Amino acid sequence: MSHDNDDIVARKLTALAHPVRLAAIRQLAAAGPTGLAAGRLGERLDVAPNALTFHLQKLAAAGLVESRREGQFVYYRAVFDALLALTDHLVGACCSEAEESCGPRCPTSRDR
Amino acid sequence: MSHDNDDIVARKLTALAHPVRLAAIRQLAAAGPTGLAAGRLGERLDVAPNALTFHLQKLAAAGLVESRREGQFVYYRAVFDALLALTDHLVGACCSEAEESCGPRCPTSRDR
DNA sequence: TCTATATTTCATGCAATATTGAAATATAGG
DNA sequence: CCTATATTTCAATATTGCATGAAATATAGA
Repeated sequence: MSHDNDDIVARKLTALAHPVRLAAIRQLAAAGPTGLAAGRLGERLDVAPNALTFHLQKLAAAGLVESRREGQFVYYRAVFDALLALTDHLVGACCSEAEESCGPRCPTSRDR
Repeated sequence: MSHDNDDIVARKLTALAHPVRLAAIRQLAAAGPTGLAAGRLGERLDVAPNALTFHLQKLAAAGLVESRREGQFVYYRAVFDALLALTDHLVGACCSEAEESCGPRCPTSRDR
């Protein structure tokens, strides 16, 4: 809600706003809490290893993914809370100043 | 779900991924279906008119806002369906390949 | 028509981000 | 210790996106 929060959210959106990173996040989201090894992810996305690292670092810097090493492999997983908070923020203030609702799926139309 | 869809969504995220535009969308979302005149929005965001046009055009090109002229004024309004579709897409495939759920708020944890 | 207000367009310089290829580091296993 | 695999780092370049100021267009009203 605060003003700085927009900057934080904008940073997360910036991190997501790239075809490779978006596809990566969705693969990781689908993979669940265990996550996916970087190499496996790179195969699925058809992205070179160094490019993948580049993009994953952006996602990590934004707090959208985390990684752990397991032997030879580095597993990445989505940070679900961060993703959900993001979607909350996007539509959170929906219609708060309006007299009409913005539609049946409006998140604030439920509680009034 | 398709692969191209990621590009479309990435474009929408790119449009949102800027503090001014994010604040703008939230103001418009709060304003509801009627929307807000460009000048009024510019005042609230403390953004110069030409800069505001620049950002609103990005949002419009992504299908996240629409505009209509009313006399001297041009009203912008959020396209709520596009916003909701966006958030759906982000977490839509959550955990689909996983055995464990990603958490209590996981969108797919409800129906299984 | 003249003026004021609202909004958009255009042009330029600057900063941030992406892509690519080569090289470096880390771990596993023989 | 040597090799293979996995991942990251680094450097050069190209691209894209943003901010700023000046000018143009559109509408309303005197």
